[in-house]
Amino acid sequence: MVFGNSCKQCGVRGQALCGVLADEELAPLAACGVQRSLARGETLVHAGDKAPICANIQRGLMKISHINPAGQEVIVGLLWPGDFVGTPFAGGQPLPATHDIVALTPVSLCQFPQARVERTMVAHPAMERALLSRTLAELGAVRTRLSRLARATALARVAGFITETAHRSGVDDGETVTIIELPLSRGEMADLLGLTIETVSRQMTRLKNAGVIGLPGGRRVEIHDPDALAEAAEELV
Amino acid sequence: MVFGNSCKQCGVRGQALCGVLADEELAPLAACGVQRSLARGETLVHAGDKAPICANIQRGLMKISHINPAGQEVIVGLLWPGDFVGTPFAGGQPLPATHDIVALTPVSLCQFPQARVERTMVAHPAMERALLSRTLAELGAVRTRLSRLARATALARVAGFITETAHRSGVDDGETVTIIELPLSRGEMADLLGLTIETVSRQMTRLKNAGVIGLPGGRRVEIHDPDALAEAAEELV
DNA sequence: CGGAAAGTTGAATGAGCTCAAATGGCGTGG
DNA sequence: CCACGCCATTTGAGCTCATTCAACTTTCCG
Repeated sequence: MVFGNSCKQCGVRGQALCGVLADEELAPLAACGVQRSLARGETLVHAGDKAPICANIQRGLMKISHINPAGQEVIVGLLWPGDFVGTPFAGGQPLPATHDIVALTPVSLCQFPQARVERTMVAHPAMERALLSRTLAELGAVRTRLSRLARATALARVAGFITETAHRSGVDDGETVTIIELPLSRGEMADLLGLTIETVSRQMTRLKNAGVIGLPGGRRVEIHDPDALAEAAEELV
Repeated sequence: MVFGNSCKQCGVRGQALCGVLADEELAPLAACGVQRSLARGETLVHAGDKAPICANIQRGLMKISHINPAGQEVIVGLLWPGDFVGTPFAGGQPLPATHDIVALTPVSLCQFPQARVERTMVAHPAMERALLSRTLAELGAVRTRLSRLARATALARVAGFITETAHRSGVDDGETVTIIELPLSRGEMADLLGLTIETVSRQMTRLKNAGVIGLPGGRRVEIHDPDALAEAAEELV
């Protein structure tokens, strides 16, 4: 039932893995789903953890990150509501997790024992297929981010991030002035884009001075000129 | 039979998707497998292609790349013998390919109609599970490369590439002096590592002058000091 | 050999980083 | 309601590392 509810929520975004199954097929899995809440900054998965975790994110935003020997953090991906966490069938054996998964905002999710998820997937190929499909899509997306990180200028990275966030926020392009709320601090943006806080800030100011965006305060961004923003983002992508 | 043969070859490396199935189960798929050879530089998949291609690589090396509007090429991944090309079940509909896939060396592979691969996977969950497992592993690997590209210095990128290539070549660490043959030109290394040809060359020279590696000519590299090489690679990974 | 492609080396430029200080927003406590 | 302190963000100045542009050397093949 917890699972069923979460599914209906996730289903709205058309992303929940469980959305491919009828409610009654989910009963065995739903029975062992645990509803959890995470505070901002709380860690769901530590890199190196042996115990595999599987979960569906319902509300909030999480980061997949890695801390290098020099102590610098790199965010290699974000997880949004509807996204699935975990690696069932990864390598046959339960491999230790390669990355930390941490809540950037208050998060609610529905967590399952990995073994039970695997059993459900064996019984319901449609669910496994949905996970494969999504994983392949994610792979393509990460490769695209890789190519941006390899070559793009600081301005293009920042402009690209704002564009993608606006897209994620499900905003109409037809609006005269779009206002979005960035889900990340400057520091988190820097970790995601492979820049420093100062450089991120400078590029934001640059876009503001050029009249492309407005910064009314907090983490809000007004998009005045979407075309110019997209153009800045594609400079060297 | 073509497929059967290729499987035995790939199976040696323990990577072929078909390796998880008994030979007789493969008969229907094998019947429509086509053996192909690609010359160096030949393209298997163009970005934007609607017709999905599925194939197993038997010999040679391929690159997954993207050319940005400025004409710069970025290599987002390499494909080695035993690797699988293609995105069955991706997004439900046949999505256009997001990247080019091009032969870096002479390549031989075994190609299948995507629809047939999908049908085989529906019939044989073990094969689909193997693809999922491998895709999840690849996702982790790409994320690791992402974090290196985000922060690592030019020296660390080059040293890391040499280390990984030595690993891929299946070389014993116990040897006194290991000699490997880099599969990529300086230009290709630059595209892979997000650097310029000149910078790659300078870092190679630097490692040589430090006594860490030797450059006996061609694309050969002698690894004199694996520990120092690994240390250079992890500086800011 | 000889020509073309690949690789190396040098000098100057510049984008982004580091270090440092100023500004602004916001909750707490008087 | 205001003063204070904390934290995030912005702005400034100098520096570093990788790039750019250019010349030179080596390797590869016909």
